[in-house]
Order: sequence, then structure tokens, then C-alpha cells
Amino acid sequence: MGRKQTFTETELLDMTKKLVLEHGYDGFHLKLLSQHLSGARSTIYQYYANKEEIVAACMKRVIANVLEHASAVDESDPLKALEELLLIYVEEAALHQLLGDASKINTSNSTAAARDLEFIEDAHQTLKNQLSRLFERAQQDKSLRQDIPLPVLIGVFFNLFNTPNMMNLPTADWGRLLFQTWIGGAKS
Amino acid sequence: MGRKQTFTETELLDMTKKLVLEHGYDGFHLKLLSQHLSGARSTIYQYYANKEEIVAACMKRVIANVLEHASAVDESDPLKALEELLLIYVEEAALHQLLGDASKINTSNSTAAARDLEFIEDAHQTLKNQLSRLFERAQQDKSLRQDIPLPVLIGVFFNLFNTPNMMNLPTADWGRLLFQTWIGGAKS
Amino acid sequence: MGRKQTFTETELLDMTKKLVLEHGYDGFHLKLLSQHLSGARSTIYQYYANKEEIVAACMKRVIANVLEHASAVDESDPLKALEELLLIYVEEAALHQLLGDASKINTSNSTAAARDLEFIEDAHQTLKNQLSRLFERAQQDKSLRQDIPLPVLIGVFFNLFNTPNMMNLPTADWGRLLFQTWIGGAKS
Amino acid sequence: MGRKQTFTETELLDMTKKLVLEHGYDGFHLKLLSQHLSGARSTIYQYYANKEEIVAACMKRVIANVLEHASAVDESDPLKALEELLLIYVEEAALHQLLGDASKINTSNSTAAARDLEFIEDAHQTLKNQLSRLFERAQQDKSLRQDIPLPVLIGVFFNLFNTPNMMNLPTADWGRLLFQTWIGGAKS
DNA sequence: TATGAATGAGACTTCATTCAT
DNA sequence: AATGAATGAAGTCTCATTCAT
Repeated sequence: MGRKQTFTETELLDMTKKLVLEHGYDGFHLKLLSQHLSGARSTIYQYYANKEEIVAACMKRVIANVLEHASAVDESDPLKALEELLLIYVEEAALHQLLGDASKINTSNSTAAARDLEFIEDAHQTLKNQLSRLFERAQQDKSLRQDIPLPVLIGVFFNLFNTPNMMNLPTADWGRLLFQTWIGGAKS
Repeated sequence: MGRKQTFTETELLDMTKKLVLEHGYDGFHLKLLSQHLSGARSTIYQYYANKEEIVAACMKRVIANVLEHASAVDESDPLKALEELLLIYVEEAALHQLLGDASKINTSNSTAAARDLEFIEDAHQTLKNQLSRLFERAQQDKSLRQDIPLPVLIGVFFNLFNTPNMMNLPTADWGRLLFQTWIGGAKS
Repeated sequence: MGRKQTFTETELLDMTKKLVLEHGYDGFHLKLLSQHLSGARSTIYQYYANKEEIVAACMKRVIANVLEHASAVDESDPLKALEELLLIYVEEAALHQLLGDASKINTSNSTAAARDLEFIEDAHQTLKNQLSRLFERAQQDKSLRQDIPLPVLIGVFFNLFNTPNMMNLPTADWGRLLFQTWIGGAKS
Repeated sequence: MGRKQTFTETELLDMTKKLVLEHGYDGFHLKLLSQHLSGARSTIYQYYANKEEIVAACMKRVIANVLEHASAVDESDPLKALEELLLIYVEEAALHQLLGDASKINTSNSTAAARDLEFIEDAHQTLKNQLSRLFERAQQDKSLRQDIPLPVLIGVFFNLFNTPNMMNLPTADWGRLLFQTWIGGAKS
């Protein structure tokens, strides 16, 4: 019954992700979104009550996906686990940038957005805990150098994800190179 | 001389920089700006013809400052020069983020903004050339490992600047630690 | 016979009356209406072509009902007739308020609404004529005081209907008390 | 300094009152308002942050005015005081209707509107207290008939204000006639 | 017949920019 | 030179109504 949908919810969230990354949270408009979908602007409101809910749902989906993959990582060897995680994060390089915008979402208008945001924060914490755990174990294993404070090593590792893949290598290769650079250093 | 000075051009650009970094290009409004200055919103138009010119002038000033420092670096020892440059860039960590927003400036309204943007692009190219030059020389000196493609090493180096200084170390110390991590790697 | 009956026309008009009284004509939406019925919003259009027709039909039904009762009143004793009419009007206290909204209905879209509205106006006039007739006869009978202009007595009588029944008395009792107050006055 | 205003705050509130009475709260639009003022719609936002604040400010001004006059009434003779109050209320016949709309104002968006609404409720209570006080004293003085419950007398009195002045008498005369009708009754 | 989906018109609100004092 | 006031363009959102299943 009813008409056929002009765009699916998945298409909507995919496009939202693309546009938020391209234009930033404040540069993201529903007009822009509707121009990149097949339907009219007002149709979007059939699915989400307001702009905030759209962006929150989009971010939730991204981080939920990362969380799922990260939870499946075998943590028995810390360094190996870190490399695997790096691959996951590089695959979803947008994560960081999106999370940076998450704090801009005004949740006073929408309980749905507030709920999504809470999920996002919980997931974020879970991911950070996992990394902390692995880093600490790696340090106890003496796998990491001791002359650099752990927060610096972690910070640089974290920041690695954002490195633009200008050579357009497959993410698996790209991630492995980044890990090699991070672990082994640049000097010969 | 007429009315009392409300705010200087420097104050205006400083506040613009702060607010653009805080809110992103699209989240930056003249209303916001005037709220953080002592005068009225319309007074801003005594200095700049429109929003685009303000942001362009702000970015130009930032990159001109970096360019000046970077030009003064002694390039005789490539690795040493890179470390010095890293310090400069870390000092002006906002540079990257601001440059990312530069492309959003719509120059069709303002020749002044267009001129500033051109300057910015030239300066950006100059800085990139300097880095390429140094990296190439470092590689020829066999100071850098050969098993990782040069673009990867450069990319990671570049990305280093954005690492948030969560320990709030003095920038000189922070920059040195970043360099050590980058050059020597994380493993013990 | 096809799908299950969702809501009857009577339910639709009853709910319309309730909601128009609660929210006023401009605060009455089809969305609101459908939320208080069992079916979908679009199903309403199986019964009426547009919002105006619904409200017009609702008002017509109300005034037709009052008209029917008022026509049956025995007018031989003017004062007695007025008391009986008061009971009828108090029973349908909403009438006044609804008639006040009738003028807001835009009939340019719908001939059906225009026809209903015409009926409403005719009925309204009929009711007013009945009251005028009774009042005039009552005055000729010297049943009413002469020092107050007749329009004032009529106006106060008319306005009586809207008095909120805050003690929640049965309408018959409530109406009788109102009539006593009107006819006998407040002083001891 | 600055341009000359196109309309004053008083003009704005006067017109708001007129239009809210004419169209009801839900039928009142800023577009409508601006069409009845000299300026553009957006200019209104220089003075009030949103629609709710405008209506709240309008109602506050009306009730504050009534409160001021009602407070000045000499209450030594209850019936005389009631007659004087009736005149005041008839003069501001809109009060009741406006107060009915007051509950529709959504204050979640605006603290200013919430504050005004609180004032309105306090003032409303003060006025109701004054009437209750006078009615009770009038009853103790045996000035009012005992066979009708006091709430009915009060209710009818209250409702008197809304009687449309169809003969267009000066309000003083009109009020006196209403009072005479109420106190003495309709019968000869 | 009933309805989910689509949509344009219209209302609210913000903001860059201009104007006039 | 500084600014309060004015304004139109643009974005958010709601709703009556239509469409197609």
C-alpha cells in the first residue's frame, strides 16, 4: 500500500555522511541534502523530525559499525590488535571528523537525537577504553619505547587515521604502511 | 578625532581566527563576531566589505606569519630543518584547519578576498615546495628509510601537526616529542 | 466488502467538533483530527474533499440539531418558551463559539462548504427571528421591564449561554438557574 | 544615531491585540502583523525574539492596565465597587478572550514569554480575588439574593463583559445598563 | 477502499548587508 | 566614524492535499 519510496533511509544516511564530511556540520543543509536525493525537501521530514536527528542517526550508524568491527578484534597480541584496529579506523577515516561535529548537535529539540548522541558517547568511550587497554599492555610487554610518554604515542597513533591517502592505495595496504611508519619511525 | 575607537583591525582578525577555529567556516557569523567585540555589527563594515574578506584576510595573516618563519629556517641539514619546521607548524597548529576552510570562501563577491586567497595558495605552494625539497634531500642522504614510499612519510609528517597536545606541554617540548616519535617510531 | 471500516462519518464530525472547540478554527488541523481517529489522514478525503467542507458539515449538523429542537418549542407563553429555548441553547453551548468560527471558513474552494454555510446562515436567522418574536411578545405582555432597551435584554440573554457551568450541574438545573438569574436579577 | 523607526513598540502591540482578537491565537501570523505595520516582517524580530513573546507582551500590557484601574476602585460599598469594576472590564472587553488564548502560548522557547505569562497569571488571580472578596461581602450584607448559589451569580456577572455592545452606546452607559439588567433582572 | 509516501505552499526565524542619522 | 534600524534572501519546519499501490 502507499507509493513507492523515492529514496531509502540508507541512501539518505549515506548522502548525509558524504555531505557533512564535505561541508561540515554548519554547512550541511536539508536543501543541500534534498538536492542530492531524488525527492523533495519536505519528504525528508517523513523520516526524521529535524536536521539534528538526521545527523545524529548518521553518526550513530557510523560509530556502531566501527564498534562492531572493533569488538571482533582478537586482543591477545596487543601490537597485532592495534594494527588491526588501525585498519578498521582507516577504513572509516571519517569517524574522527564526524565525532568532532557531534558536539555541535543541539539536542534540546529532539529526544531521538539526544538518545543517539548518548549512544555515540558510550561507543566512543568503549573504543577509547579498548585502545587504552591495548596500549597499556603493549607498554608492559616492553613493545613500546619508554622514553616517549604514552599519551604522545597514543595521540600520534590516533592522529594517523586522518592522514590523507593521496596515493589512493587500497586501504589494507595503506593501513599497513601507516602502521609501519608509526611503529618503526621515519629514519633509516 | 570623532568617536572613540571601538576595536582595532588586529582585534577583529584575532577574534575571527578564534571563532572560525571554534565554529568552522560555516558556523562563523558576523553576529557572533560582533558579540565578541566591543562595537556594533555594522561597524565591521568600516574595515571589510563583507564576510568573505574578513576570513580571507584572517587566513592570509596566519599563513604569511608561518611563511615568514619558515623562510628563515636554515636548510643546510634537512632533518634539523624539518624539526624546526615542525615546531613552527605546531606553533600555528590552526593553519591546516584554516586552510581546509579556505576553499569554502566564495570569492565571486569580492576581488580583495580573491587576491588574498591567491596569496594564500601561493604561500601554501611555497611551503609545500620547501618540505618536498627537504624530504628529497633527506632521502638522498639516506636519512630516511627506503621501504616506505616518500609520500607516506610526508603525509604522516604533515598530519603530525594536528595531534592535539593533550598534556599541554610547552609547544617547543611538544614539537620535539612529536618529531622523536615520528623519526624514531613507537616500538622500543 | 473490502477493507475494515476505519471510522464512521459520525465519529469524524464528533471529533471535529471537539477539536474545533478545543483549538479554535485556525488551530484545527487534519493531522490533529487523524491522530484522534483510528485511520490515516488521507482516508479523511474519502469523506470530504477538503478541510473547509469538514468544518462546514460539522457546524451544519450542530445548528440543524438546535433548529430542530427550537422549532418544536411551544411558543404560546413567551417567557416559558424563552426558558425552554435557553435550555436547548445551554445544552449546545458550543453553538455560539462554532458560529463565531463559521465566518472564517473560506468557501472559495468548495461549493459544498458554501452550500452548508448558507444553510447555517439561514438557520441562524431563523433562530434569531424566533427569539425576536418571543421577546417582542413578552414585552407587549408587559412581562419585561421597560426601562432597559430590548436589545440589551436580548444581548444579555444571548450571552447567558456561554456562562461556564463551573459547578457541573445537570444542564436542566443549570439552565433553570441561569434563567432565574436573568429574569429575577441578582439583588435580594 | 541609527535610522528612524518605522513603527513604535506601542503600534506593534496595539496591532497585535487587534489581530489576535480578530483571528484568534492560531490565526495570528507575523506575516499578517507585518502587513498591518509599515515595515518588513523581519524587522519585528528586532523587538521581539519570536511570536510567543509578542503575544505574551501584548496580553501582559492589557491585563496590567486593567489591574491598575481595578486596584484603584474604592471597595467600601461592595455593589458600587462591582458596578465600577464592570465598567472597567467592559472597557477592556477583550480581556477575557485574550486570557483564553494565553494558555496556548508555548513558553518553552522563550523565557521572556514565560515571565510575562507568569505576570498574567498572578494578575488574573489578583483580579479574581478582588471579585470574590466583593461578592462575599455583598452576600453578607444581604444585598444579593440567597436562593441562587453564589457561583452562579458570579458566573453570570463575569460573562456579562462579553455581551456585544450592538447599540454602540458609550461604554459608561452600556456598562450601567448591563449592571442594571444583572442586578434587577429582566422581568418587569 | 484505505493508506503510506510525496510534495509545494506558507509560516517562522536568522543573518549578511545597507541605510540614514 | 559609529551605529541602531531595516530588510530580503535563505534555511527550518508544518500541513493540506495528491498520488499510486
